[in-house]
Amino acid sequence: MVTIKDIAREADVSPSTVSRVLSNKKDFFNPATAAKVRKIAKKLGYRKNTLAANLVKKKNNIIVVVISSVETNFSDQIIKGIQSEAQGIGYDIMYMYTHTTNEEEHKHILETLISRQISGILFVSVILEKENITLLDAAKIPYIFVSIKPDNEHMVIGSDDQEIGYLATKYLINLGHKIIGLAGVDAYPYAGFSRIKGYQRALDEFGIEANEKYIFYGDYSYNSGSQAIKYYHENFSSLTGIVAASDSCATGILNYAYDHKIKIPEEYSIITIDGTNLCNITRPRLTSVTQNFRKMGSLGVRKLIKLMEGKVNTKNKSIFVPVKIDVRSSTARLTR
Amino acid sequence: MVTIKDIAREADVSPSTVSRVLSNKKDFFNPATAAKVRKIAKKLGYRKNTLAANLVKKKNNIIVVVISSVETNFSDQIIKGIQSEAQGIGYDIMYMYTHTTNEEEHKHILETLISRQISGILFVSVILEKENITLLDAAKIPYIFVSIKPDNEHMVIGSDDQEIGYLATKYLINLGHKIIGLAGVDAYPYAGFSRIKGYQRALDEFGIEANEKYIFYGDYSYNSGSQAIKYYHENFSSLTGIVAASDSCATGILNYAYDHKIKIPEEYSIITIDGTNLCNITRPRLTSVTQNFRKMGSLGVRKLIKLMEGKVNTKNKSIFVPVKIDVRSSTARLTR
DNA sequence: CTGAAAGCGCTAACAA
DNA sequence: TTGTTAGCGCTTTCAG
Repeated sequence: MVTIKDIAREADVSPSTVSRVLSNKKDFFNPATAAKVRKIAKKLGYRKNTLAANLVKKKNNIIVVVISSVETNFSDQIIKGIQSEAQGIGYDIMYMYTHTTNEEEHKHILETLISRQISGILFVSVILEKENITLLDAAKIPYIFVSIKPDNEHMVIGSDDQEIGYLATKYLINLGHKIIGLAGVDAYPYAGFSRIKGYQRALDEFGIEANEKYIFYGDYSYNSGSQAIKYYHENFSSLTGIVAASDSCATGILNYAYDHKIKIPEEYSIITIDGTNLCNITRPRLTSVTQNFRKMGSLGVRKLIKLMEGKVNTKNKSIFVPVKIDVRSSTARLTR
Repeated sequence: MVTIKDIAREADVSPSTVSRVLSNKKDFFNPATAAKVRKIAKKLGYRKNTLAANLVKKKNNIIVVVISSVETNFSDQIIKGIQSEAQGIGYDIMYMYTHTTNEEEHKHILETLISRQISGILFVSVILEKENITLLDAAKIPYIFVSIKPDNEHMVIGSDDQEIGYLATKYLINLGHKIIGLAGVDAYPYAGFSRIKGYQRALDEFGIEANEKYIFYGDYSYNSGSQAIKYYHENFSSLTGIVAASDSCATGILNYAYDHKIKIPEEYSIITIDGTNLCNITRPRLTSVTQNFRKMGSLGVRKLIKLMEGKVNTKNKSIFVPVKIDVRSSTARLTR
């Protein structure tokens, strides 16, 4: 393995000079020497040992994105956002997969990141446990949460979930729907809970009485969706609108409907939350409250870098990326 | 930052002893000292600086998976396979995203991996250019291709594409179809080309004349699918079977059919290649030649580790993971 | 602009 | 079982 010393010997300069040239410390070397050094480096097939450099600099120019399993069909968009921001920022971006919640696994990951002097961490759809947060804070590695947050102390770059629930519900109300289900959300803080609040706020605003029985709890999954519409269909003939907790959930609804010859949007108007590509692939296409996942990713990287440079403090308030409604074909004005 | 020296001082032993204890070199320390050292390490909140350790060991216990953009809806399964194999192998697994082909970007990634002394690399759906292979070989980092390979010299852990084309086509033939389209494949080596060969071999075997006009070239995408069925529908009334190049492609076919009131499987039998979850989500559900992506991932890790341990040579033949046919509802016996 | 010297934090012979 | 010594490959004062 070729080292800086080998080059120094061959170029008849000191290792320090080689180091300066190779790490491009401008104004600290003479162009002629530089040229010579670079030529020899190339000739010898020199590869810098970044490990050694990092050891002395006490930092590793890597940002690690810790991301929860690929289940969620929006993580690809967040990744795209991150990647789009990755050019020329002076850091390499690497990813590690984990489960959304799994204290031991998270701990292991954090320990390897800490011991490798990672520069910064982006948690995407990962809920970090209290102990692990303590661990991370002690190590003084800057980090940011994207999409979901572990508690109310930390900021997150995500969507305003209450707003999402509110907008979705209001959209259906404005189409004339009065009995509206909310399908597949969970009751835990923070996403599910907030969406429920938004849903209730919208009903309230239009003088419609919210009724707990129209909320079908679940886990945002395809199956939650199928089960929800089954529940609605078998129990409430007057229910005509459904807010689906996620695109997968909405797809479950759509397919149950298809399989049971229930017409969408004639019998039920469905509005989904997320607005991933799935919405264009289903038939009918799904009307959605669309989150800007790409933006979350790019913003996450930008904020993290600011944090690493000490230009911003963690205690900052959460950043909400605007959502929008994309009208497609799964919703219709109520005619009955 | 607490170092091994601090612990040594406090424990009144030498740094080497601390090192031995902390890196668990059994039989090289006495349990009593070990206990003392560990206690102090804990008390001081010691975190090992892996960078320093790696510098002297000249290796970084990280396997990096270089994976092409998240577009492909099967990469999540490969990742799951990789992750399932990741426990207790003594390496951490990190991922980097890149485009399938992009020489400059690949070069940059390789350089950072080499300079960081990464232990091994898994390329998933990435085509490495000749120059970059040279670069990598010079650095002597073991690597393996999963899903696709860059040339014929290198092994790949993937599916037998010719077999896939053959099985898919034969399945339709056995249902009575005679005029069969192949939709959305590309003509490049190696996947597309091999699938075409398999397709032709099946036709041949049953005495059906292969005709180039029934192959609709594309890029495995949703759009390729829509365009393909449009092409078939407008030009060949006798064509009744379609082999779709991918699940996305098949979904494009299905949706075009739906939008144009073409009945599947009554008017066309569709068999798709991949067999991802998408096949269960579409209506009708897609019959598929299913690849075992999960297995590719786990096998990839296993093989790579063997390679890193010098137990196997790269020049090994490709490993084909068996495929199977999953019959769902997009295919039917030809009755006309 | 360049060199000498020191050291980042750890491990690995070698001796004891 | 433990300590001593040297050094991984690089960067960085400090002098010159």
